[in-house]
Amino acid sequence: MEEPLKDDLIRVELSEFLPLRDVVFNALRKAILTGRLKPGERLMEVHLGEQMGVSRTPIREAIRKLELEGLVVMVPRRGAEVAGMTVKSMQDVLEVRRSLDVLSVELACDRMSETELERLREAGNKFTQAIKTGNAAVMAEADVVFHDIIVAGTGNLRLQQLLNNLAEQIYRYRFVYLQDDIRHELLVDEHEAVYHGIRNRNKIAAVEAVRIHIDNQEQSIIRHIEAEKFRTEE
Amino acid sequence: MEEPLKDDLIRVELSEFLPLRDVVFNALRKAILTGRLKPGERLMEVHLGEQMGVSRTPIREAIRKLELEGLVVMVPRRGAEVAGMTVKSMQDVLEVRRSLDVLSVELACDRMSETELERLREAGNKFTQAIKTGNAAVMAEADVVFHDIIVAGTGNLRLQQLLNNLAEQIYRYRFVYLQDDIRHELLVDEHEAVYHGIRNRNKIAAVEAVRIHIDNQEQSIIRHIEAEKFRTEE
DNA sequence: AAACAGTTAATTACACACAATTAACTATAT
DNA sequence: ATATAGTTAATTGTGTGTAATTAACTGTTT
Repeated sequence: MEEPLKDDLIRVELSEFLPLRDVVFNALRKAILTGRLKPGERLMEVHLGEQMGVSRTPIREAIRKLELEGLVVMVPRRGAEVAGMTVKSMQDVLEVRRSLDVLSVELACDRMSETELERLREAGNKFTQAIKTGNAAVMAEADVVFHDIIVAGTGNLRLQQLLNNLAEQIYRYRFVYLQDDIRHELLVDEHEAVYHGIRNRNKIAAVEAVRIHIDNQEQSIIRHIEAEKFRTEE
Repeated sequence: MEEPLKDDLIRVELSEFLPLRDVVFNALRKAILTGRLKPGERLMEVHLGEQMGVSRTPIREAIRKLELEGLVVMVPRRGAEVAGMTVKSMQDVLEVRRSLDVLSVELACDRMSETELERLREAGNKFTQAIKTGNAAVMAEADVVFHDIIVAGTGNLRLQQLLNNLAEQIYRYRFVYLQDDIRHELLVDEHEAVYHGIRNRNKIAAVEAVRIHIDNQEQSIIRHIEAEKFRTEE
């Protein structure tokens, strides 16, 4: 008898050739970051297992990893639920991320090769084009590529790992702030400033540009969260 | 028939009232950080299960968390092994940690209350006394307390979580650098400088003191790793 | 009517079993 | 003698079963 896959809230990407636990891990993480699984929602093993067509074991192991990433919280003997999103926790994340982003552009100024700088320039151009499309998904993707090149340019694997994780936490809010039209033009300018700072290996300028970039993101996200709060408060 | 518990390399602390997976997680983490489990050593599920008297399930879940923490690496279809310790990876960790320690001291300057500052002063005094004992374990503990007070003073939970994790990575090297006798007097001075910087809410001075502190640690650890390399190279 | 106790349903925590894959060892052929 | 193929042992990956604990609901008593 065919399982009719009741709802495809959580789609299993079978294209990947990974252990099931990692497939589940990626699927659940994505569902949380994009908001398909909402804060406070319980993650029940049998239910998720039926939905994704796997047994409870890979589900449990995936939840262990989400637990350490801070995306779910464990209630003893009740299981996992999606961690909440508050202004405070977002500010905490951004406070750390700002510091590590500053570190990464400093290191990038010192260490990026000419070919890496060239790739960064191209990524900057692509981001400018992406902004013109007005499509939030395209913009988000181009933004990620731009920042990934910088972080990779530091040559510090641990920094890459941590910043990827922190950036992901922010993605939970990003789908929101990228719709802030008035920010689009500014975003292009900010990226330009970061690029030129690194290009000229001018740490002071590059750091300042990154600081402004993150600060603006923070303000934009806070504005949207507050607005969201008004909408959902009864 | 009684299992005679072949070797107690990994002792299960049954005092704690935690899920078995967390007991296992803590036990394995401690074993890795203190060097009882050596880099490259394989973590085999049945073997560990027999040793600790639990089934494979809690072992597996603990390994998932160690995996995300970076203490073990997964080899597909071969299982987990203890992650290596190289000068490069240690420098990567310290590069990040330096940046976050600077951040935490800056935030502490702004946010620590008078009572917290008082507790920091006491912790500083205790550290000075600990140094006089010459006992590495006592010193390490006092050092942790001192730094924990500063990090707690930032009020940033995410920062606390990350710095705890990074500090733990360094503990793998710490058992080594704390035996560096000539550093002991300097350590006291360095802590004093950090304390006074925060006490006077003087960010510039506090940050400079922390930078020096971390840089010295890094040099000390590198010296010892290089020395270790000579010893074990045949 | 409200509160408390008892019972039931649901869910995790843990253990165990089986299948699949890898690695090592042996035997045979060139 | 060496290389290759076949076989076996060992270990992970995944699925399932069982006990224990929690939460909710119902019935009874004050």
